[in-house]
Amino acid sequence: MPRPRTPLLDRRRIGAAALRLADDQGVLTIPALARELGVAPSALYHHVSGRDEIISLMREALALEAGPEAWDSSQPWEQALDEWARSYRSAFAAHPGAVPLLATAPLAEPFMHAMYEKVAELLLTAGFTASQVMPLITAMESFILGSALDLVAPPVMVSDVTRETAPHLTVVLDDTPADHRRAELAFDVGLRALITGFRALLPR
Amino acid sequence: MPRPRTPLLDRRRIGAAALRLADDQGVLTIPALARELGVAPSALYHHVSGRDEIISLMREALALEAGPEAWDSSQPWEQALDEWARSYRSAFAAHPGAVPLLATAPLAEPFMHAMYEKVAELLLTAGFTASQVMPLITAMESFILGSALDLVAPPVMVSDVTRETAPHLTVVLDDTPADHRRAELAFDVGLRALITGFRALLPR
DNA sequence: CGACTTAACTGAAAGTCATTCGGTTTTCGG
DNA sequence: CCGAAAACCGAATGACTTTCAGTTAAGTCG
Repeated sequence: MPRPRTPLLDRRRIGAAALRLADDQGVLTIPALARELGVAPSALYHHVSGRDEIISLMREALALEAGPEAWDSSQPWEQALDEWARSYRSAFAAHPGAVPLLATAPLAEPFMHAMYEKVAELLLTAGFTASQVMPLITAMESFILGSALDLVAPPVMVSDVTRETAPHLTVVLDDTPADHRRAELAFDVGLRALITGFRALLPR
Repeated sequence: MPRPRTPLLDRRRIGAAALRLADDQGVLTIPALARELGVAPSALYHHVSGRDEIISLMREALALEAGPEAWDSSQPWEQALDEWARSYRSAFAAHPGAVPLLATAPLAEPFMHAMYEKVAELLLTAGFTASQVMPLITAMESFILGSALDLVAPPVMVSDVTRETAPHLTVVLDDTPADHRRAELAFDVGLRALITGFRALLPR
């Protein structure tokens, strides 16, 4: 087969297809991705260095979906931070099947820098000190990433056995929804707590 | 080769060896694990159903290191929760190389139930309602897991290029340690914020 | 406009891995 | 003491990642 008249592949298309694939298959294999793109597996290696780079491209595709335009930093910082966190998590929630792959993937510089810059400015003008800001951002990001993983975690079940040995857990789980609202509730309460706690760090 | 006089393998040894191996290799392969245990790869399948179950065993081994005895629930709930979170994260921090594998692994029932039961009791007696407790626990766990992942995440670097396009980020990063204290600081500030925010949920 | 270099893809092949299966010896229950 | 099950080995299977030597088209430069 010859070189095609018009290229079949580029990094953007590879990332998007891989994200789609991993999302509903739960796994990412090069043969499957190549099939999705109508191409031989080896063709991919002309555009990326290997599987790991493909996963980074997926993460970029995700970052674009929840790009810096997805939230408004001109509001009070509490609301802006809330909106940022929600848009960030929404991006993961839109591709639950891919979360395990994306959770540990490094993100290429320009993407995260655009986001970090916006949040850093927000927190600085809110009155936090320079040495406080990065820990705050990192803590938020850890919570968001952990919440994304929780999204696909198997729900905690109480079997009849544990019902006797773990009475408090049983009570608590009986008052907890088993569906997707479980993760939402936890995210809401955690996010609110974080922002409340952050506010307590400000002077006055 | 015959059946050995005394068994070479059991689930506990497999989990511990896998944890050791993944920790300093960063990856877990059956041949490498078998070599570590002085055994043929196929021998493992007489004790576990497959690779996924081995990863669950690793998580169990980890859970034992930070078992329910690692923290004292008889203190004021804020301090007890703080201690729980720190012991939980310490277990991950002790095996940084294995964190990416463990982050998405489900934990077998008895292990997490013992821990959850203790935390649930703590929060209930602290005055939280039954419907609040599980979201609180889940939020904490998400933050802890996210912080564990952050532990092995590549540090954010400012290249000279971004120094111009991201002025606020630059300022902020110049006041952030680059070594392991970066992750510690973020964990500290996030944990404190969460607990502060939780306290605000209690009546008076 | 023609030659030369580079780009995009194919197909085959190497190397690794997870998993299964049949065989061998040992232990253990009755 | 005998049969059944347990613990391990070795070989084989099939999938996956990655490399490499073609093949043809696109682009470039005289």
